[in-house]
Amino acid sequence: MTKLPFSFYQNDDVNSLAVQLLGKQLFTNVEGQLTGGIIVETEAYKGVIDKASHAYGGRFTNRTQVMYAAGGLAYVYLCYGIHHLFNVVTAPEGTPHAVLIRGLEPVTGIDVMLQRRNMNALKPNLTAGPGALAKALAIDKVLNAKDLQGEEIWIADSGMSVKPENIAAVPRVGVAYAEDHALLPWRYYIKGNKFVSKPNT
DNA sequence: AGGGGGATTTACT
DNA sequence: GTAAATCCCCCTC
Repeated sequence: MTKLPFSFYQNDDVNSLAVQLLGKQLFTNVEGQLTGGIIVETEAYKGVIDKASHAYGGRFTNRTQVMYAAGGLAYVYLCYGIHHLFNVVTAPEGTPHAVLIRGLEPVTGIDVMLQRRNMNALKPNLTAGPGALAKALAIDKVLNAKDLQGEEIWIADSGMSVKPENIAAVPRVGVAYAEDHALLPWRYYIKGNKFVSKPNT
């Protein structure tokens, strides 16, 4: 199992990259605990042209500056004051594209993840949903801007390939106002996987 | 310097 | 099904 190389993240086609991330494995090694799993749901954020992106319109702030860096970094931020959301920064330097990781199928350190989530048995909601999986992997803002080829958090290629017919591509929710971008399928997930955050049909 | 909003989750009715 | 929790960031005054 090898970590994805720097070059993988330089693709400026963020939709293509969001698809390629399905089936890859995300790991964290914090507090001496190794945890990780298979990425089963992603969502593409097209930087400057995406109204839902923090970098929409070229906004450049303390928080968003990491999105403008060359791909291969983590972008972690706090939502609703409670939940940490983990994104993969992609595209060459200057292009603030990112991929939100929304669902993970647990593989490594499941007992540790259960503890962090205060759960006793493995259920889909352990890591289904961006806030939930971040908590299970102990991802917080400390990991913001970390190199995804580092020792604390990384993404590896397990060699698993997901067939195109097993990948669902659906429009994002609540973007009906976004003109011709409204119907673009920016949310991707592995069909039938229990760790996808929502049916979202 | 202050206030509104957010890529969500959980619990309760 | 609906509502509350909760804090950091960004825009405006």
